[in-house]
Amino acid sequence: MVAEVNAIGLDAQRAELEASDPSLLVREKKEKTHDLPDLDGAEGGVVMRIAPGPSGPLHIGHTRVSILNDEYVKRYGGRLICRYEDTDPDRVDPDAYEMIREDMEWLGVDVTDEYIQSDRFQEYYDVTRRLISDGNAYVCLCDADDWRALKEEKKACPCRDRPVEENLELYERFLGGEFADGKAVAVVKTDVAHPNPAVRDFVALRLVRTPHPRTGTKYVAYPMMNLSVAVDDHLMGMTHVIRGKDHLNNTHRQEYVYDYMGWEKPRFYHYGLVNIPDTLLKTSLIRKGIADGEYSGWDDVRTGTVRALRKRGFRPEAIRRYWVEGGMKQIDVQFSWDTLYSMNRDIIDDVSNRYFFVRDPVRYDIDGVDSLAGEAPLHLDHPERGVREYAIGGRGKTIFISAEDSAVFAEDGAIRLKDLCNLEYGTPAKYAGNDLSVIKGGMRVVQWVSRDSVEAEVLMPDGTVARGLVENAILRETGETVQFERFGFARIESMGDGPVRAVFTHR
RNA sequence: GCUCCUGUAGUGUAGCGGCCAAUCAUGGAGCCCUCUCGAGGCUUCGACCCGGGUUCAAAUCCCGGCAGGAGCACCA
Repeated sequence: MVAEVNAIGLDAQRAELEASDPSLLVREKKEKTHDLPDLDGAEGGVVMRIAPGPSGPLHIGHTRVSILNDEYVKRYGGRLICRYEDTDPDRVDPDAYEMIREDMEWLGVDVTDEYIQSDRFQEYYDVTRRLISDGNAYVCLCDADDWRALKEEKKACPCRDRPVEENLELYERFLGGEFADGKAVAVVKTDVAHPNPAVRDFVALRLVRTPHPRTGTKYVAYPMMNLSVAVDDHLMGMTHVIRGKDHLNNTHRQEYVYDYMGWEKPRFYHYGLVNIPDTLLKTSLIRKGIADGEYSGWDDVRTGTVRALRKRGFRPEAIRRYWVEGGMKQIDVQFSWDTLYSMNRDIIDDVSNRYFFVRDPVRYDIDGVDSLAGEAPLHLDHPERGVREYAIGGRGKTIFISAEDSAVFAEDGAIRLKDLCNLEYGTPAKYAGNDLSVIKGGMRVVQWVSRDSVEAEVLMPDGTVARGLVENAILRETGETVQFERFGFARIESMGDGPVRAVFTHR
């Protein structure tokens, strides 16, 4: 049958089809929405989680897993757990819990339940005891380097084959603090000869005497993430786990715990790594920069923290759209600031009123006219929002344009002040009418301010400050972001005392 | 070295055996409109890693290369 149809040729096939069912020839409209793929077995609700280590506030990289999980919980219904993984007392910042909470809230991530692992050590101890008594874990007293070297050669260390009774006894002494840090660990057995060296026996509990910011010196035995994550994901009833593919091997290790305990496994998804160019993300470096006085704080615009983005005038919806459209593929990806800028511009362009900001102002007095008047809409697409009105007259007709435009003015011999008038170059400059047709001729049209302007400072993403003047109409502005025409979008930080302070968003 | 994962335009994605001379976004180029270097409109540039195989038909399935990434911590 198929062969017969093929034999008659494409044109004949088309004609034939046209006669029988023309609708088949109409190409279906492609769905252009870039929704996330469906999750298996999610009908009826999901339980998912975000598991940050509280070492500092969230950065742009963390927003992906947060938003992905949040999106799915919103789609299927269920619970979104935020679990603070503070099981390394050397890397816990007591302020981070609250900062992360704030960051999530700003991102619009709706956390329904919150857990802190340092409250849950007893759970990890109980599971480990059970693993040991079932012969699936052991207490190891070997030197860490030796133990690792043996694993490399697919060999078991002497502790691995110790009788269960002895292991249980050692375990109680281990929890009781009888051993020094680094002298003993609890280990989960997998398969010492496993072809993948990353999956062979892994440490479940270690000893740490560094006081924990939340629990002080109450505990000396600290769980490693492969134990605590498996235990918590099970106890918290996780149905789906989404995380970076750097955890692929951790998933394999954790599956041993599930199997030993007879637990049902959640469905695991691993997305590829994100490379975020030209952005400072390392918490330790930012922390150091703050301590050294190099950075103004966790929201310093030179960093990639969520609070820095917020300060710059990004909208959380833009960040969300970025990750949703990016999907969940396992391929590693490059983060594109250009794309995020574009998505953010989509949102703020409409709500941002326009003003003239003149960087590095150069003064010009105007001759040849008694007074000048003009007006410009706050937003070209929204005339209902009103206008900025200009009236220049009286003693001196003075305006300021940016140093950059001033150079062009001198070069070209003429310039147009947008929404006001044309000028011929000179000191003073000479009024040259208000004929708009000069624009067609290619005359540069620039923003300007009068003597009634106020000082302004725009903090740029590289940490420098653009200083200049902004028209005083901005003092009545109530929106969060504005667009300085021909300069870019900015978020208003403060107005009133002193200069208007703004933070550059993007072009 | 071992193990795992992944390979569609510059970037990110859609497609998952015939509708693909491959989608959308972003980006580049150009034009129109607008008194912004913003927005909008239009045009245009640009990709299925390579080689075999299966099949009437492969971006889509299989095998082999190659390339990139991750892990092999008493961090998460």
